[in-house]
Amino acid sequence: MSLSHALLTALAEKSGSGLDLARRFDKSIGHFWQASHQQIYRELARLEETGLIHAKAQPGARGGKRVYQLLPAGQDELRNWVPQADQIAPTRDAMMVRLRAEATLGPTGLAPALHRRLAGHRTTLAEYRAIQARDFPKPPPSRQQALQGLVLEAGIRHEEGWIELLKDALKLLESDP
Amino acid sequence: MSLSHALLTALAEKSGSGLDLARRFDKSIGHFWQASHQQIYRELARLEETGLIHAKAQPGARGGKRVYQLLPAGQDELRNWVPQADQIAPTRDAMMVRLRAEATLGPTGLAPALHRRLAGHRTTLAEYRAIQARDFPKPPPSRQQALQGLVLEAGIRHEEGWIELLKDALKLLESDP
DNA sequence: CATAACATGTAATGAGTTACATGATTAA
DNA sequence: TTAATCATGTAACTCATTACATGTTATG
Repeated sequence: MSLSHALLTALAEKSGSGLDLARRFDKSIGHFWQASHQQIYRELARLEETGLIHAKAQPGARGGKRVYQLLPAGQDELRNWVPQADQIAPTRDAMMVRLRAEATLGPTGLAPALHRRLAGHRTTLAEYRAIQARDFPKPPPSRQQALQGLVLEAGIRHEEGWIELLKDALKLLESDP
Repeated sequence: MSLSHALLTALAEKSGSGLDLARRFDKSIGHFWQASHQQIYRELARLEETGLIHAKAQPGARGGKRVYQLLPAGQDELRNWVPQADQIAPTRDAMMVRLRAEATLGPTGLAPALHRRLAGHRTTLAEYRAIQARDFPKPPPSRQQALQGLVLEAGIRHEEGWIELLKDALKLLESDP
């Protein structure tokens, strides 16, 4: 399980409350590791129990806000975890199943779903490109920026790949309905 | 949940026993929808209860072999499901988290893990290309072949994308250790 | 003081993983 | 007849999702 390590990574970048982290997961980190706020709160509680992170209650802040920060033990744990190998996570996408079902069942009216999906990937791609233009000048000023830029670049290529695939699929379906 | 529909799709392509399906999931379908044999048996039992598939016990066959086939109700269900939209499944890959952790923590010895992973993607890519060369002549002889070939093509591009990313990451890490 | 937004959680359920259990058939 | 392989399953556990519950603070 790596939600814990995704959280440690996020806290290594910047301290924050559970909701802060949930929001950051929605934006940057969540593009490759998603988590609901319920998961995040549960995992933060666990990490604090284990002594890897620590929460300071903020007296001035809203709600019962608890701002977590990474402890040295947490950084050690993260440092240990990073170079470990995990098995390759296979893609798992229902659209592939749908395409394959369409292939054997014959026309099933899949095209509109492909169009919606295409629009979604185009939106995400535009977001990524905006982030890239705003936050990642090239050449990158630092090793850190270069690596973070690379991760973003991977996201961009992923979206581009999907867009190409969907366009090809639509061409096929619409030429021969 | 789409395991059930992945199974219906597999049975639409060809009838088979639980173990047959588990093996086909390991090869073709499993490249984009994985399932263990335990999941598959459980789900097949459920689908039979619902009346979407039917098992014939094979008297001549090994063990208590039960060969499942798609029933008309199952085909209807599948036909209904195909054109439905699902939200885009975001990527979820620990390597992205590792890269990002490496970015903020500084050198952590990630390179060997990247090399191993690169080798894995190269192997998978070679498999896909072999399947493509063997089973997918071009131009494709039928609409069905064209669509199935497209799904395979998506897998190929996905592997190629990872290979490029990993090579770039290694270049970065090794130039500036 | 009402309400919107902030902030943290619980409970129930479902999906997925790991480890183990059981029996049938074939080939040595 | 014993070992390997084929074949189907159970049990226990972890992880993820969905829906709901609760309390706080700033703003009009």
